[in-house]
Amino acid sequence: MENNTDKKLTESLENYLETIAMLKRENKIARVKDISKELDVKNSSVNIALNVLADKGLVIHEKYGYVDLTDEGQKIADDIQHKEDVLFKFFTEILGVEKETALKDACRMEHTISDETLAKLIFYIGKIDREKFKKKK
Amino acid sequence: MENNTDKKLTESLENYLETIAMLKRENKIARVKDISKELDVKNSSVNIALNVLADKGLVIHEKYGYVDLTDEGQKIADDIQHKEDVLFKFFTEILGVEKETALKDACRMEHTISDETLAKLIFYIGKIDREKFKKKK
DNA sequence: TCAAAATGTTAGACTAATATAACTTTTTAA
DNA sequence: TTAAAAAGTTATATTAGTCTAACATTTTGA
Repeated sequence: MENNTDKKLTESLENYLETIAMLKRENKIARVKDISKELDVKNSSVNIALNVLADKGLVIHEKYGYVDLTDEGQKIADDIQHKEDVLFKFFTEILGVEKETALKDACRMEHTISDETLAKLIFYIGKIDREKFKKKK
Repeated sequence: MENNTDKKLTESLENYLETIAMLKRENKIARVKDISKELDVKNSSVNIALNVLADKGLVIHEKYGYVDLTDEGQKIADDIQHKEDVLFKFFTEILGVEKETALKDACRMEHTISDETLAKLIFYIGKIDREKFKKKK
């Protein structure tokens, strides 16, 4: 096993990684039932996804045990979370979108925004922040 | 037939509607092979999608004939195209993203952006445009 | 401490979106 | 004007992601 070298992930698989990272952050550990509760899917679906992710070398999952991320899986999860954070900040602080809507939108768009657009968005937010700071003084 | 009242569309089905609208705009008519060429799928895939869309009352497709949109299908296509245009304008004119990247990103995000965020984005672009216009004078 | 409850896993089925291959219909051009 | 080419359709298969139901393992508490 552990031989699928293709690291291209679907939106669904990215969501599993992101959720596992979040659970580890909040609870120290991630369990199948917590993942299924968080993503509103059944345990069986989680199991199948974990097998796929383990095969890609992104999670570690011993039978009946906790779920963990490999360094590579953690890196991908952090990357997606970062995209979500940037989008959320832009939507709420610059556009003035309601938090709930902003989060929903960020959670969808984090899977499709390109590195280039993300970088430009980060730069833009920084510029606006600096302008606001100047005005305050 | 024509009985599936569920109008919730997948990203794939939205892309078919959008492509049909574009072909009609550019060539007056839309044919199966033009759709398949544009979306880089096979004719058989187009046929299946057209059956689903026809069943939802969004396209008209007589066997071996041209493909057309119903008023409702056209409305949805216009709506998606509008989202794409807004996102593209924001990415290129405000963030300074390369056109090719901006188009790719807009074509993915047009399926997920909420009405609220879209409205706020349109308002924001308008505000920036007005500021630019003032400066020029 | 051990039976019940909770949790996790596996097998089998379904849906959506695609493909290939075989077939049908329409169009074209010699 | 008809045979070949192009376009369109249908049948069947595959992949990804989900589900339910049956089964296995682990945890809990009387």
